[in-house]
Amino acid sequence: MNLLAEIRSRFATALASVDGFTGDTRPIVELVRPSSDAKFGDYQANCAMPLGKQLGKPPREIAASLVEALDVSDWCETPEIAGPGFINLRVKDEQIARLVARAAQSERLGVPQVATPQTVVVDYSSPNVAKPMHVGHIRSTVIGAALAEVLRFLGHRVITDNHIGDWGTQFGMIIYGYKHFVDEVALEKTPVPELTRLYRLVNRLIEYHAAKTTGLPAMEERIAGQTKLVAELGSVPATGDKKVDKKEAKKLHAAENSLRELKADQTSLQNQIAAIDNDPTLGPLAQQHTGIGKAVLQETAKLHEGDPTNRDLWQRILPPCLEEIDATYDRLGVTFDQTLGESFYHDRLAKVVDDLVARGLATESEGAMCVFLEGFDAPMIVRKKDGAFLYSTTDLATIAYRMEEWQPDVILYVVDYRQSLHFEQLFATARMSGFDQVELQHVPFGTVLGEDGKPYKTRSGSAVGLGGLLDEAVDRARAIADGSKLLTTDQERQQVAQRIGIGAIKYADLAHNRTSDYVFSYDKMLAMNGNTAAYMQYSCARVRGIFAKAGVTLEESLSQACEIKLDSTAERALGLALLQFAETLERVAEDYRPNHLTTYLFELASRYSDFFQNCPVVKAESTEIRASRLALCALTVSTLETGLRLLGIESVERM
RNA sequence: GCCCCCGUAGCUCAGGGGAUAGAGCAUCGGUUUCCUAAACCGGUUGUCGCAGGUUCGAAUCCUGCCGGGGGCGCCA
Repeated sequence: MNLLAEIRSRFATALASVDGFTGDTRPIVELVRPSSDAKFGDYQANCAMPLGKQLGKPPREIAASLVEALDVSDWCETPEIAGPGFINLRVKDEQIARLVARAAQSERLGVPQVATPQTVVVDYSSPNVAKPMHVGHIRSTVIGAALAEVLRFLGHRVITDNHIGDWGTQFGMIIYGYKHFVDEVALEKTPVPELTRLYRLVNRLIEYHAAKTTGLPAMEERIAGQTKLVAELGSVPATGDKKVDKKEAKKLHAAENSLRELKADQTSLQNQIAAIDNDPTLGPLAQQHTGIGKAVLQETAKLHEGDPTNRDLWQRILPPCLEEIDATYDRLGVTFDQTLGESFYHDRLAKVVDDLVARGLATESEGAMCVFLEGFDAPMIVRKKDGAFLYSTTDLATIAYRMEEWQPDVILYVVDYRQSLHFEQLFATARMSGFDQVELQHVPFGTVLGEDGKPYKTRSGSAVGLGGLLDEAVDRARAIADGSKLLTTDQERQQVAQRIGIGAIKYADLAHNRTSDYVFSYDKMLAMNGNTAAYMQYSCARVRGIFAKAGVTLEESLSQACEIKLDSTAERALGLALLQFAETLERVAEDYRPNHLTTYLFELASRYSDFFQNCPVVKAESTEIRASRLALCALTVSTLETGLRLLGIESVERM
């Protein structure tokens, strides 16, 4: 039962009989929501104020006629009108009790299936498999998996697809590295570290040459230009007009800042070059491979053209790379229905471009094939002047394939917000190509920051590896597990440490509003207090402890029909919170924001904590109350654990 | 130059037209013959960046400004 939805539908009915109302009921009905404050009841309807405006009547009068027409007497006490025209609703205690009892008996914990299931493709994680996964992959992976699970639980048909980067320049780099630098013994014994070494080595050499031949000279040019600009701005005479002078001063200041940044970048480039030059092995290597940048692109092109040597190498390189990312997914407990990477679409790309040309959407410009879109300064390039395709081409081919294969109603792309422009162009092009029935939705997210407020990096400036990140979290979580008196074996402590550690990272990510950046902090995410995985897991374990003490199992408590009694405010508040799981999941699905669920779980745990403090369960004053409270505990722990499970977080029996 | 996002308590963050702006941390005080005290309860803490505007009502929407971040034809 979705209480909120139910009450809203009653309001929709009532609205029809309000004198003079003709418009769309939905926006008005959406003004029914959970109360901002418990003293205003459980739900509040803010409909009367805007209606008053629309209909030219006093809001309180509208509220009165709405209440008159409203039939909620089976669910709620008599509605109250307050303030300028708020309608406050209080759910009847016996209804909460009845619904809690029913939810406890239901597999779905009282969450209804959606009336009209949709087919939803969720595209998330999508790493480049040739490079080790790093901190930047957490958000997409964790948010995408959580959204998929929530949608699935609500009854939608969900297809998760990991659109891995298995065909791009990174493989050209590894192929080049293989041909020149491979250590065959190492590759045989420990393929992934060897491939990573090759990737990093080639990458470093490319960056070295790029910095030396184009980066640094370009930088010098920009610095010269900027220096000139600063000098010019500095010599502008004061006009005496305060406003103008202030604006000039600001410009100068900005130019100076920009110059300073350029110089810092220049220094770092110089250092990067010097590091190679001064290295006894890398220095000579760099001199031997001056054309490495171009050569790598050629290796990539040869791979794409079907060159047998490079295809064989790709066939050999790919499996260990996939095994490596699968190992990471195993640790994270993340799975996919499909893993259709870039290579899967390779032979469909030419057709994509041909179709665009045939439809008159793509035109040639400066040798490249471009889609010029209204409202965008730059075109979306679908074929480079050298004939190679780009990720926009692959993405278009992917949409076509998904439409053909699965006929989805929605495709979600859980991808960094910095790719917003790309998706705007991609979606616009897709719609013009005839895919205008599907809802294409970029689900963007912000950056993971270090404690300094800058993107989370190692001290040397490289991305933090995902494996190491998980190790560290589990190590730190081990201290929590070691502090437990209830965990006896080392094996048990290690398992709990893993669940707490991995859970901490996932939960911290999901608990933040997806669209904002957040600061990564082990201390905060592993805290035993506050909105953290550790606290939620502890809450679950505490509830489970009661069943051990009571000598019944959770399952028994859930399945045995019993009357729920909600005589104290703590019990009533807990009961109501338990019923709001359904509307919470609905909300997560509406705007694709898992943090609504973490907020809900934290509040549910708080309601439980209040209950735990005030209402003895095992030593309740009567057997009826004991059974009722045990059922409340059972539904609480089921709801908490289900919520965590949907977020991809494992709970623990004891900790 | 153009476009997008952000600015909320000392810190980390919720809230994104609705009633007196919330939580955790920090800080101060309290709770243990009682189901997990790694817990709980209470106190303190605000120019919601600034200034205008729209509205019955603005942290929320609009405009301008200040500060920070990101993106912008051949990477993904």
